[in-house]
Amino acid sequence: MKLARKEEIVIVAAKLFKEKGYSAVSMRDIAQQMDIKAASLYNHIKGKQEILSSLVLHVAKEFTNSTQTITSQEGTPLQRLTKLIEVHIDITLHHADAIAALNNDWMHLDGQDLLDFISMRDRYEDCFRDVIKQGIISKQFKDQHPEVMLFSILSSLRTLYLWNEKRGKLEVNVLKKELVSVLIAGIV
Amino acid sequence: MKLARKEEIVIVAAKLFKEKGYSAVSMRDIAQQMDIKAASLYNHIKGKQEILSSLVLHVAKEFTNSTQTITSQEGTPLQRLTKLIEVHIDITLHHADAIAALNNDWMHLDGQDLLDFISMRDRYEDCFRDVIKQGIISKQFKDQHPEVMLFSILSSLRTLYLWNEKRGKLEVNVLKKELVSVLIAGIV
DNA sequence: TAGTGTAACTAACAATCGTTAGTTTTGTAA
DNA sequence: TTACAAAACTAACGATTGTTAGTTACACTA
Repeated sequence: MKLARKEEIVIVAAKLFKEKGYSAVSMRDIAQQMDIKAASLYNHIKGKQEILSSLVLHVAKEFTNSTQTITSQEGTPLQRLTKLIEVHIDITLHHADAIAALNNDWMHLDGQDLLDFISMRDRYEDCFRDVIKQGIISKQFKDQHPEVMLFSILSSLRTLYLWNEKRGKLEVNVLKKELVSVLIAGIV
Repeated sequence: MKLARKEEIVIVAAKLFKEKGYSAVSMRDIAQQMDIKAASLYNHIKGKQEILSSLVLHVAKEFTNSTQTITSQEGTPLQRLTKLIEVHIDITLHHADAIAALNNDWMHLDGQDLLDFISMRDRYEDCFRDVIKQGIISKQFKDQHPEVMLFSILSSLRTLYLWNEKRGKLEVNVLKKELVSVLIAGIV
């Protein structure tokens, strides 16, 4: 089936993008990794841009969907923030390669894809920002600038994809639990 | 003087690298930003690679020097870690553009430059790791995996260059003080 | 004024880029 | 076995890449 082969290409490309970045990876690089010629890729995809947007927008939508589910549910700011962090960790560990492109190569999206991504990214940040502000108001969190807390947490979450490969013997569930603990402890 | 013009090129290039990444910026892009032709750049630099290595290695050395000074001084693990974080923030805010290349484009260094960078980076991480381990042993820090603490702190520090531009009305000294507070609170 | 070095220029190079057209191989269903 | 479609191939395209060679404009010193 055509869909399967396309997804193969996207997965292989993601791994290369993660190592060298979108611009430094050529279609010939991707093809070589699949033991075919570059021109053959075009039987399955429209072009290089489609690989990137498939990669980035797919994961971005996953983030958006998950956060919208959480913010529509009941709970204290602390409970909701904890859930947001846990879900972010889950998605990251499950799509490590795609996350690299989302973090580092989103600016090479073009046209509507770029606008869509930025919009989703801003809305995602707003979810975190709102929960943090509520936590400060309800005295659950420290009375500091919410932007600093937001930045600190999101930085760790967005860089997690890099550390996961060299986490060594550390179990996924332990990593998840301890990371949540460290991030939350910084702001309560 | 020749040196001044070369540094101008490096500064202009850093700004472009920050926005699109090393590979996506051409010598013609850099030249255009300086209102000269691409070939004229070669009166001042050897090539594109030299721009990158000037940028990255210069800041990397600054990190190395600062940390070595700190770790050679007296103090509790908490005091030493606080100092490490503060210095990292200072350097980052002072070289925001170069930090972007250091974070995202170091893999495009070649030969000995690449080896040197990796070595410096590893040693820098070890400084943090050692202090954290000492803090755990002396019961100043929480008894959790040091790798998780290390990751959490370094992630925030390394991404700081991105948040600095949109920190808005937040004063540098306030940002610095509160960020240190949040990062330390996460692990004590 | 003549001379010198700096730093810009034009023109072009080989290599590589993403992509297209047209053709051949391959696997499956009739 | 024949027919057809999916997916590979070869060959090439125009554009852009980093870089070099050779030349000109300009400021300053002897």
